[in-house]
Amino acid sequence: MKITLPALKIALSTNIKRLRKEQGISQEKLALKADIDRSYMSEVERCLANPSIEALLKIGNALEVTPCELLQLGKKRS
Amino acid sequence: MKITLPALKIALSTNIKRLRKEQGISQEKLALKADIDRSYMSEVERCLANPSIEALLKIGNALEVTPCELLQLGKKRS
DNA sequence: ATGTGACTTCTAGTCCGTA
DNA sequence: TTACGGACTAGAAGTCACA
Repeated sequence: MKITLPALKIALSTNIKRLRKEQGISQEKLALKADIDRSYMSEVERCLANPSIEALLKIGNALEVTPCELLQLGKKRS
Repeated sequence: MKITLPALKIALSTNIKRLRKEQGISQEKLALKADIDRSYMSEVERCLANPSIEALLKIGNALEVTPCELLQLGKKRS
C-alpha cells in the first residue's frame, strides 16, 4: 500500500525527536551539528518542511544514523 | 562513520535502476508512474539531482518500495 | 529509450527577529 | 528552549527541444 507524504513526514519528525532526546541535545544544538538552520530544523520536526536527501543526510550524520533509519515508519508487518 | 552525499546518491541511483529493471520498465514509464518528469528521473539515476523526500516517496510508491529502501546502501556489516 | 542543455517557476533552506 | 513570522537567496523541480 502507498505511503502518504504526511505519514512520511511524521515518521521523520518522530525519529528525529526520539534520537535527539536520547542524546539529550536541543534542537538548536542538533541544527548546529548538522550544519542546518535552527528554524528549518524546527520546521522539519513540525512536519512543515520537505527536506532533500542532502538535508536528511546531514541530520542523519549528526544523529549518527543512516538517512534510511530517519525515514523508518512505525514498524509494520508485511 | 559518516556517509557522504555522493555515496548516498549512488545508492539511490543503483536501487532505482535495479528495481526498475526487475520490473522491466523504462525510465520514461517509471517517471510517468511516479508523476515526475522524465528528464528529472534521468538526472536522479545519473546522481545529478538532490531529490526531496516527496520525490523519493513518489518514486518509491511507483516501484512499490518504501523511501527507506531506496536509500539503502550496499549492505555492510557493523 | 536516454542524455543533456537552456530556461522558468516555485520551494528548500538561510538569516533575522519576537513571544 | 522552542514556535513562529517575514524577507531573502540558492537550488529543487517542471517544460521543451534536440542529439
